[in-house]
Amino acid sequence: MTENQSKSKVFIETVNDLKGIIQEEGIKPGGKLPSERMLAERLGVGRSSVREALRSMELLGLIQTKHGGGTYLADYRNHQLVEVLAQFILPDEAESGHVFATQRILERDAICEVALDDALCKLPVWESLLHNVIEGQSVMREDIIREMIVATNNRLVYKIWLLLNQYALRPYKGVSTANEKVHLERFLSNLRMGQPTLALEAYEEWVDTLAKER
Amino acid sequence: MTENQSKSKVFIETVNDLKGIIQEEGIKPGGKLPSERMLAERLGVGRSSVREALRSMELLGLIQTKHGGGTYLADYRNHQLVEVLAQFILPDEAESGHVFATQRILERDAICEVALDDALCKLPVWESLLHNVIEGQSVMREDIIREMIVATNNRLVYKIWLLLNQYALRPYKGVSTANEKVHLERFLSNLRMGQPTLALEAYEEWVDTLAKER
DNA sequence: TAACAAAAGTGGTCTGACCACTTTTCATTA
DNA sequence: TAATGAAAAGTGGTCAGACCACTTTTGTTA
Repeated sequence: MTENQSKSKVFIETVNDLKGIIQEEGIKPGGKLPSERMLAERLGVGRSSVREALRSMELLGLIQTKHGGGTYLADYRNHQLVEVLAQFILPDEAESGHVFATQRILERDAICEVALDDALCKLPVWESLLHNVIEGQSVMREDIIREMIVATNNRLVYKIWLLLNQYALRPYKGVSTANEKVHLERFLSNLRMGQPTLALEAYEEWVDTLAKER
Repeated sequence: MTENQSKSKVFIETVNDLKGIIQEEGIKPGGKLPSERMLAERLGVGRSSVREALRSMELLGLIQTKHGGGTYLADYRNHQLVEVLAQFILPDEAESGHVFATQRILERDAICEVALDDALCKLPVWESLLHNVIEGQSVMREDIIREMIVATNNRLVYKIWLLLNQYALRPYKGVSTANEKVHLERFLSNLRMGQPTLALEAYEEWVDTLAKER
């Protein structure tokens, strides 16, 4: 009652303590953490509780472990949170069509962002892709979309998109067919010229075509 | 050798096994998982390994635990993630910016979908919300956005949005201030009238205002 | 000095033991 | 019969100790 976190479980406390230790000792990504036995003694808890905390952090990708070698702080930018959650959330949605729809939401936004940004829509990537398409070289649909999302420089969106791609029943794979060439050309041209509306139109038609082909 | 993931740690395997069990048995949020001792026997591993897996999932907010009462599949709304992430990950400015940006992508799309659909933009919810705003009743920002996303009927987007909402440094909480009233009124009116462009404009201004207020 | 084997350190896993708490069971009682 | 309440069973929370497998350090030997 009177205590704020009296009910808080040891392993949760330990996660917080570990954060403190990491900060106090100025452990940087790649740096080594004290051993499990050391931490247990230092924090006055059992080794198993320390392990539960460490394993939680490991699943999140916050730390890395070398069997027999020690525990190391990972680059927090590489956290696996999104991936882990996706594993639990996405399977339920795989057959609902929502995955596909959600992917398109992200893609449409990326198109707008790129087309609306002078710097982004002038990137040499689009020209090079367009060139490949015209030359008849195989261009992966997936790559084009990826380039756009990467260009918007939002790692989180990129991660989500990758995961959705993985769970989508009709993933963006394979080589563009002759039929797609027209749409692709139109799309890339308009993208390069900074025409979001036109690029979006071409994109919609392109995607609709794909949907029908299956 | 012959096994694919022989090196994979038991607790990681167990997380996957649990995922499988949850799906196979069709355990829904709020449903009860087998006990730790049961799981240990069933999966042929030690209870400590089961616990390491369960604790990891608990930290992620995928399950909830009642001391003496059992383990339950959680509603994705409740996790400690906010805390954990805030401490380890979110200090990165870019990261939190991405969370915010991603949320807005989903929200903008929901606005468009609602405003472009005759049936959706005529839902009585908007009228009722608008009424509340005008009357000066407290209207949660979060609720308005949620109603829109729910209206689009994409469970996955809704789930992702909920999760992002948790990570956001500045979640959509609290009551709308007087200052917001103007934007909200404009936004809801245009939404109801099926004016996506105008509704989006109002939304952008509304959100920008929020961003500045912090 | 280089190479190598022993020792120490460390994570990985299991078992068993208590404790605290909740749910179920079932005999007692109104 | 129905309500009550205490015992029993079930369950999560935590700890200690034991091995194992692997890595790092140490120290001796060639």
